[in-house]
Amino acid sequence: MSPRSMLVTSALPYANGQIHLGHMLEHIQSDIFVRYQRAIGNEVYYVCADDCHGTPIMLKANQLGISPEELIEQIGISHRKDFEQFFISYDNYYRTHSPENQHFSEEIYKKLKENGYITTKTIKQLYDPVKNMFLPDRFVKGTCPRCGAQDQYGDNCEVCSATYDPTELKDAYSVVSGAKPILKESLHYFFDLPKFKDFLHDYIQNSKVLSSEMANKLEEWFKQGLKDWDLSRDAPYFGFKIPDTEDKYFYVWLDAPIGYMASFKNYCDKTGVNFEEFFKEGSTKELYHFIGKDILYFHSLFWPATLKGSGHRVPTGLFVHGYVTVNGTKMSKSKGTFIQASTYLKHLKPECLRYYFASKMNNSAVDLDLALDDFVAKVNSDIVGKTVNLASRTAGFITKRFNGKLASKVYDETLQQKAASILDKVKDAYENRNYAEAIREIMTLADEANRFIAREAPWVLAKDESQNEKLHLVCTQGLNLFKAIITYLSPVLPQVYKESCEFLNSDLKFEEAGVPLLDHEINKFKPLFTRVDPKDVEAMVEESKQDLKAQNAKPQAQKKDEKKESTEGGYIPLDPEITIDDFVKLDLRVGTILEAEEVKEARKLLKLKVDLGFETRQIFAGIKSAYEATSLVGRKVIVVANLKPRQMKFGLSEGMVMAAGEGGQEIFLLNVDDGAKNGDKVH
RNA sequence: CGCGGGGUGGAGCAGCUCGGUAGCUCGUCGGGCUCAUAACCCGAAGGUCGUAGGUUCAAAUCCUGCCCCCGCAACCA
Repeated sequence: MSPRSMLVTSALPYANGQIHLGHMLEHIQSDIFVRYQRAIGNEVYYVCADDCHGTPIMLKANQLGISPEELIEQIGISHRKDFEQFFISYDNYYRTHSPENQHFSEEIYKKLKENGYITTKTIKQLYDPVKNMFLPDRFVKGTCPRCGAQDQYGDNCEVCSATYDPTELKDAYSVVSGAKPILKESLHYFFDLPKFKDFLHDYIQNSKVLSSEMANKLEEWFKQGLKDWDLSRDAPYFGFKIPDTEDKYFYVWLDAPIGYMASFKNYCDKTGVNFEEFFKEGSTKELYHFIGKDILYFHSLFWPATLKGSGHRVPTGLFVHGYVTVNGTKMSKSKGTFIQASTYLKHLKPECLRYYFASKMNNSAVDLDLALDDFVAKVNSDIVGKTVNLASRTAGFITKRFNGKLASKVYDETLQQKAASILDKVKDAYENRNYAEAIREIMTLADEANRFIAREAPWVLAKDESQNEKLHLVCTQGLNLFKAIITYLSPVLPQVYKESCEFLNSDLKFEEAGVPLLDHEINKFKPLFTRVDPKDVEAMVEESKQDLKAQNAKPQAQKKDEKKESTEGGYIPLDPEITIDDFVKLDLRVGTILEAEEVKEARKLLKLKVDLGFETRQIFAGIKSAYEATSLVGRKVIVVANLKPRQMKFGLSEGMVMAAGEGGQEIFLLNVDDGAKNGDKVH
């Protein structure tokens, strides 16, 4: 079979934050695939880029008082450094804010327009009259029209899970300025996705493109019907201007995947690789995108449709992975498990994470749990105990007794054949991105190798001069089994592999992993890998918690310098000013919680009975995540007593218990000092 | 009934497509070895495979109901 030729990408990290372990899962997954393909002699190009456009980046730069270009430059440097230190072997790491990307975005847009796939429509959208900008859904907050929960985002309510249009929000305010948004009309450009329905449906049913699991998920979207895709945004926006318009920009999700092309083009121009061969319609080159399940929609519908509609090839495969959880739950800043790549690297070696992820990774999109205790145990046992130790326990004899020279044959031919025979299984596993299976195969071999050493006991042979030859053969085999294992693991552990090549004085070839080195001189063994100390993991978690503290502290520090800015990071802007007349409308009373129980079917609610002195109220409070029901009984609280009773799914709620904080764990009930009686009015 | 994914010894996972002895790593207990980075080797304990039914000679595996956890819902766009 002649070598294959392929272009592989990892999803483009967004340039408004640091790389964390969730990103690393994907980049490690693709890097292992790429290194494997290179190792078996295929032609592979591996590119990535920072995704630089959009409102969040514009606002963040604004907040920091720098230009978006400066922001993405800074972030780009740190992203590259993180990936490089994890041995992610891009051929090119670029950015979407580039001339190449602008060129392709405009070209593709023009083709789509020529081919009749672009329509225009005037839409009404919320507009911030202070900042003079249109507001994306997530930059509008207000009161949920269905359940009355406050401070909900413009697209859905986190309390009652209703979805709605941001214009339906009550008491809406702009997250950017705090101002009340107004409705304003604007002309938008749409991509006619429904025209691609049949094409896309056939496309995603092809089992090479998507797993059946993901194809199923997509069927949902087909059932709901494909909708026109709004690909324009109004100024101010950080992005590329749409040709022949004054103040319209491409939505970041149009130019982001085109960034794959742009990064590759940038590489081709530097190296002379033929770009056209890869992207022309009907190209036989393979094109693979590694993505998270969150961006499946964009990559399986919009991206193939824009490629198709503009006369390009479509991707050969979309490899979808799940999320990283830590110790069984979502990464959490307060638990210290929202771990940035750079924080990890301060405490632990990159290959530990590469190995651990690989050992649990298969080709399905299920979430992958980083169980920290398991992480330590697995890395120490597999890499150090079983693999590196194999070399460590035999190399000494070869060096001391045989001048560093391996024998001319191995002791147990059958076992050596075993080492060679797993090649096909390992290759299949890597090819199908079932790295966990590859690791299992390889570790089975490592177990056998260690049993072999125990059985033949070179340390006993070493004491008997007449057994000298056998000692030579046994140790030669021990080292050759190590050679096989480390070569099979080379896509996962590139650095240990590289050092092993130096140690064994040979350029180890993947497909010859099981072929022994014979009559061959090796170098003196030095430790290739050291054990993980659980204390390092603890320190990493601790520092991740500190990162959080640092981040929380920052806005306050900044406040002194930039008092004028009303949108200080993280703080909800002040609501519009009110008069005393507005305030006295609130009737706040002191009450005591008589009973409290969890509402089982609700995610956030506790059902409370509160004594207000003159009467007892039933109140549903969204504080389940922060308080144990039983701990509340007897506690004094402040109640909004004249709030219109609300019929909820679980019963009538006759008031509101006041609390501070952002929600989730961060909810703090208001206290009243001793002496206040039930029913006392709060002034 | 919103849609998906999952529940297998103490922990993390495989096995399920195509029913036929429940497997791997770590941990625990006992023993061995001393070449090796407290490593490695041998042995043992520990599971009615979430639960209740059904199909079958036979169910972790196929079918149905129920319970629980997770994701979509961000610390993404």
